[in-house]
Amino acid sequence: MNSNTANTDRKTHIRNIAQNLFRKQGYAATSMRNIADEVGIKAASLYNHFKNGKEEILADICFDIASQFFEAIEEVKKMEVSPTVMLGEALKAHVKVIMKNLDASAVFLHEWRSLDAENLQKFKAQRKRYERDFHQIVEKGIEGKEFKNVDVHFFCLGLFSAMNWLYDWYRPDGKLSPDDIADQLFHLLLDGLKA
Amino acid sequence: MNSNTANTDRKTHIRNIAQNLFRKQGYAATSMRNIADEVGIKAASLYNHFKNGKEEILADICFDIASQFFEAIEEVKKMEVSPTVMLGEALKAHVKVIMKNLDASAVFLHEWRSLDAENLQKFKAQRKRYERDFHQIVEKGIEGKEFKNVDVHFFCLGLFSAMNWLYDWYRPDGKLSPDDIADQLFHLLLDGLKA
DNA sequence: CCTACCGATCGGTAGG
DNA sequence: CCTACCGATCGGTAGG
Repeated sequence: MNSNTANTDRKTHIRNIAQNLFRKQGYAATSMRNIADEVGIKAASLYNHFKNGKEEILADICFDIASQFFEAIEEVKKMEVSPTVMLGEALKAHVKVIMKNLDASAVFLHEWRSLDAENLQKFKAQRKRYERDFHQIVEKGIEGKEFKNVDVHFFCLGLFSAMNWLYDWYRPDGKLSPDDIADQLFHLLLDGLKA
Repeated sequence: MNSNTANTDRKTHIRNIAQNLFRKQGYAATSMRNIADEVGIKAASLYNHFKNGKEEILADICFDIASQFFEAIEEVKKMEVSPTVMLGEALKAHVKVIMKNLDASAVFLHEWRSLDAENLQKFKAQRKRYERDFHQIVEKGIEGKEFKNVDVHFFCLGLFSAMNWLYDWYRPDGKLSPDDIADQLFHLLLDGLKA
């Protein structure tokens, strides 16, 4: 048990280091020796934790963060609130996951193309499912006349774009909390820029 | 003259192929042999056109598209129109440059980190200047009470995010023209989603 | 634009 | 977790 816990911690530690390097340099430009150096071991030793090598580390990062997005949206879907409120909560939940996992999110968003064929297919299917949850919230809002009759696909794409690039700019030591940021984005989205 | 033109065409042809590969696979994951194969020559021959090698191709792509953004925003700044109209035109101009250079734009947006130290500095300075043009338009709109008193930095970041991820979704054979897309985005931004 | 080649580094394995 | 090592491939150069 103790050794299992220790192994899990070690594996997590390696993943944390890997996702930081993947974020800063990109997946392809980061070598196993590069990761091993930061951990303080030899490259060959990484294969004790990730027997399928580099791609397994990437898959670990991507699917771990994907499951966090899933859990967050599931909580939101349970709420018995109007589409407007629900969209705000979904946005908040999404931004929170990103803000709490800045390195992993960046990898998730930019490096998933490097997954191997099998994982890539699985990844795309999961992402589609997640996007569909957002689509449904917006559709309900349009049906109930809370939202304008916008192109749902177009709107959600813009929404994801704006949300997903926040990490590029967000500084954990800034004055705005994740909630503040999600709130600002949400109100701008609802009411627009026009005075 | 003829040989110069031919050389320019050839160089442009190589760059077009390179930016397509960089977009699809990423800069680090694309080899010189990879590019050469697509062109139909040997890797060593690429160095006749880009004597500083792979990074020079990347720099060419990034700075060419940067200058297109500059030219576009300069035209917009010359207009004697309200901040509202000017923001719409700036948005339209930006989206148009992306739509007309889908491959190059993707490289410009995602792969600039791989520029070497000198080019990286130059690139960041240019980008900052471009962003400042957008900031100024929004600031004028706020001063003139056309826009809400939003956080300019925050707003522009969301705006760029939404604009820049369009290429991820835009299909040249789709029913929406670049102008349609820019218009939709602009009206959503001004008036919001709320019915 | 080519052939021929360089040293460096890659992801990964064998075996302990 | 290590040493030792593999074949493959990398960006780039020499010389024509």
